[in-house]
Amino acid sequence: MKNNKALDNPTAKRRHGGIDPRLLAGPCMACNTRNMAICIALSDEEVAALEAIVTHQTFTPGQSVFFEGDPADHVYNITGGMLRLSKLLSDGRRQITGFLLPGDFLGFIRGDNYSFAAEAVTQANLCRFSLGDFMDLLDRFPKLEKRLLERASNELAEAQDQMLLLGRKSPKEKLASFLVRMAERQARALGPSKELRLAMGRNDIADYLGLTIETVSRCFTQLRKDKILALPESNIVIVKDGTRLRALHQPG
Amino acid sequence: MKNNKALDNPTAKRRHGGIDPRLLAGPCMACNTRNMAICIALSDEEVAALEAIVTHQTFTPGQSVFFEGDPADHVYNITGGMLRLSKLLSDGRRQITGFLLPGDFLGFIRGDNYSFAAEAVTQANLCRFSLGDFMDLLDRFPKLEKRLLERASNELAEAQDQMLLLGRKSPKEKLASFLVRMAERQARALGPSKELRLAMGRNDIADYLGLTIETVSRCFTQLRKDKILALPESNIVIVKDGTRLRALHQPG
DNA sequence: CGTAACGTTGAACTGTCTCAAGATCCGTGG
DNA sequence: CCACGGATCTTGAGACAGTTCAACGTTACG
Repeated sequence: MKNNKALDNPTAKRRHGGIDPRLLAGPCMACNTRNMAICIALSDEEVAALEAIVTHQTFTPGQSVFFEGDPADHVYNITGGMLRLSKLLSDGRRQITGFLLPGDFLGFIRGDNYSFAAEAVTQANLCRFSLGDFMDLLDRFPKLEKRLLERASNELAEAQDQMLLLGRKSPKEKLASFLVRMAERQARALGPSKELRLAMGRNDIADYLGLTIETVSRCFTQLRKDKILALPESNIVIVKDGTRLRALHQPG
Repeated sequence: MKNNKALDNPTAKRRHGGIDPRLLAGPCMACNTRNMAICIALSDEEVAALEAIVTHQTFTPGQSVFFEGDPADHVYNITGGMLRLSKLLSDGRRQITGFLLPGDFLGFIRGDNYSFAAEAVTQANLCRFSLGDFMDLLDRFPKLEKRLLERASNELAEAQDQMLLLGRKSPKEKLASFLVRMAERQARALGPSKELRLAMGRNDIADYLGLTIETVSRCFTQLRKDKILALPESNIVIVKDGTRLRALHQPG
């Protein structure tokens, strides 16, 4: 907060190169997710403005970023680890609506309160922005807003895929879809690999796919017996027959 | 199309009040959804710019606006009637991801093709914009982009609600949620009423809730026998016990 | 009227959940 | 080093909710 003073009213100055050199060396500049996150829309100078209002946070597995119903006063970028978003019914039934990975944005907000909870699945690193600061940024950098709209459109399409999955797919198809999509995301981040590491447990998978943990387990076993997968450990999936896995994912 | 010629390159002119008077009397100016649609972000002058690039279309019940996989080259505003958005699996299983009403926006797009189909449920009126024109408009009117981001955030929250419904609610709860939400939307548009008119058939409701048509029918009967609803006609629902209906809906 | 689309109801079936037990893995402490 | 407890995962048996299949009722319309 203190060392941001140089940027309190610096728009013109920044435009012409007068950036505090400390900021050009800041963590955002060298961020490993800069090319995936919403920041891809920003120039070095603009990232410096981002840097001026950001707070970096770390969460341990299971820790909550915020609860469903909390006042929605911050938005986040994930720079490391995995988060889960979830909604609860009063009797404890839970639906996980998504898993967030490095580069993902957290903070499409309706109204004054978060309508879902966010928790760390693994150790996780987040950049936090106060909503007010972030809104100001949006006004200053239209590119950022465009990028955000793109992101939101993407998430909407994914949400629709997930509705199709939840409403109309069999448990086996659900698990296959889940694995294919997680493999794609992992490939995008780390390059292609036959080995998929699942950071989340069976319980999270079940609550993401609208199943019980027993059914998830049985489907894993079935896919293993069908020789579509190998499971050297319960969290490590080796895709042995990608064709048949993808056939289950999109029947036809 | 023809009478838009006066606006082919009119930015400066429009900014300073030199608007073709024919446009100030155009259908967008007097549009009954102007205060609900994304247009709420726009001044009279800006609506005139909208008017310059819009095409008005009418669809009959069952008619397709576009198919899943079609090139995504247009966006739409709904000004009358009801649309359904849906996704198909190759064996015919269908998931309806939403119903659109007057004031709703259709066109959050990922990639070059629509990832879902859009069809008219009732007779429907749409304003159509070519994607290119609309993008230009976004650049010119940042307020419009903000409004769109708001909309997208809203839709994301609704999509998450629907995931909770599809993944974790019982058929009875699903139907109750559906009725409560439809009643709220109808109330927002037409004012509060105990009588809810469902424009869509049982099949559409089933495909929206991830159920079979028989189960939907049985749940209606059950809610009627529980004296929570009355059903003078199959498409007209009278909510007799809103408290118990909302208890089944369970917001959280 | 006759037919087709839509909705309701019934009976049987089946897949998924529930409940229960056993297996595996982990960190902790004896 | 092994023993222990807790958490996680797998497996099995039975129950039950929701689907499937089939029949019937209703409404709209040529």
